[in-house]
Amino acid sequence: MTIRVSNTLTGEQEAFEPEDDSVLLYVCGLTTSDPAHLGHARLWVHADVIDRWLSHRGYDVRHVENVTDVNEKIVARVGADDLGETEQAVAQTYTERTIEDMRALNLKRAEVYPRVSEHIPEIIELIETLIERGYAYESNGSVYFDTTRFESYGALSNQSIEELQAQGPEDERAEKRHPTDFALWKAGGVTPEEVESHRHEDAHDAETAAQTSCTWESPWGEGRPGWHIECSAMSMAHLDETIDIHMGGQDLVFPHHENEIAQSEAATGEQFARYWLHVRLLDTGEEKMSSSLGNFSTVQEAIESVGTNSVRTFLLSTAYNSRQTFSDATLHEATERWDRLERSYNRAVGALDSADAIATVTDERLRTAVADAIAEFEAAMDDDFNTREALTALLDIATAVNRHTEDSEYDYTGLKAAVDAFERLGGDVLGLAFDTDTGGTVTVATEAIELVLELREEERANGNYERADALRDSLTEFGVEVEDTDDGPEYRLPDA
RNA sequence: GCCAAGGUGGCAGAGUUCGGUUGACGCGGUCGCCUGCAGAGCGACUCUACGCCGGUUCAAAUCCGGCCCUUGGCUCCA
Repeated sequence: MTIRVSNTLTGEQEAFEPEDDSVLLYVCGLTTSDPAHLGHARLWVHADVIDRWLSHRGYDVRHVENVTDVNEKIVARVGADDLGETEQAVAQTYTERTIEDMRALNLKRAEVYPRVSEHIPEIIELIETLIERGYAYESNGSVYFDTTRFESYGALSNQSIEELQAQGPEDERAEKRHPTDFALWKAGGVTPEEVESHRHEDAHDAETAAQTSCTWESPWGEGRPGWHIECSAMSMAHLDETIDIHMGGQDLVFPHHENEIAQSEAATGEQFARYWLHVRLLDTGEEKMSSSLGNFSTVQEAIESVGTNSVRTFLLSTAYNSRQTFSDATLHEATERWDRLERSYNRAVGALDSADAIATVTDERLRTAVADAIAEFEAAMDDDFNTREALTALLDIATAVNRHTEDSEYDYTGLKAAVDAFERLGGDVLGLAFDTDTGGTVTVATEAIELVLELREEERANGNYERADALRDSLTEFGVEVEDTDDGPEYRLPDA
């Protein structure tokens, strides 16, 4: 049961071998400057499933996911769209929305979601250590990391420092010794205008010029932390100097993670993270994924549209280390996959609870199919968390169950195994909620639906099919799927 | 320019690490069974797929060489 993972550090897939049964996992979660879109959700959900699988395999996972609430991107939003007049206010708004999104995605809660604004002392302390050890220098009230002092700089992203020296923004070069040096601490604050002019020429016309970003006192004067130091500080503060897995989006490999490694290892002399897993990006084919695209770009919209389970199924339909395409067609496919799974699950549960489930009936085809599928699921997850294959295994169970229930007598043991597999692997590991019948409002709705169905049955019995169809159509409009079976009508509630 | 990842059937997307089970699974489409109808489900079909050209081999999507193309990063970005 060796688990294999793709390690960006080595560029190869290798056996995952933590030092003991505990796994320290750090995920570069989100900068709270915009509503989270499906790309963010992709990282979260894959990190969530990796956490769940490692736990399933017996590891004690300590999962930390950061919330970057101090950042120029946030400052850029100050004064826009009534988000607030300060960096904290904007960050607060989006931190709350982010947490809501995470809850809605049915993510297992991380051990802690540390925020940058709460870790300024740790950050300052880390910078002081770097200065003491000669890896950082002060310049004009700012502090920079001297990349030429860190020998393996560029190792993660496979870039030579010589190549990199030629690049970098001109305006920052003046204060730095080398173009590749990066800020650990930046003197003073920044205004939205400064950020915007740095990013776009014709950005929003904020009139709040007086508003500035957050600043803190430091040994180098008033200022704010640089772009990468927070992850090093928080990873060490909440986990350890060396952790097992550091995750993030592929776009963070350089410079973010490269810089994290440099500053962390320079400060501690220890390896920062053993395995670097990067979730590849979500693209939309031709168009770029952006909030201006509309439709399902935000997590909230996607969930409102097709439900949590379909969104998760979609995100897990492509392995984390492969690029994924988002489109109406691919999302539709995912909803169909989820629907098939859920229908089959309900079918299995219904059969199991019926009088036709008989202890002495044996369907070898069902039993071996379920056993094979479980083995396939486990092998797929062990093989670099191949969620696509894992989902396939679940769908194989669905097919086996559907075939089996074509008969009139059911193999109790076989169906029980199938239901358990759905709940244990699909539910606990992939985080798909098969059981949606919870809550008082659902109960009331259920009764109302059943009443309508009773009426429809009466109409059908009397041959009033037009009337019966109208009743069914009205339920369909509310998202209630009606399905006539030999045992009478059944229905499925909308997923949300 | 530098770095990285890819090019598989109408779409999407596994398989490539350790060459030789199923053209995975699903979506879409067609037909049949079932059914008052629809849906779901089952069955069958739809496709002699692996960017191009060579090479190694009994055998290559999978290994080697060359070429073409796409995308991403190199500036904040999951």
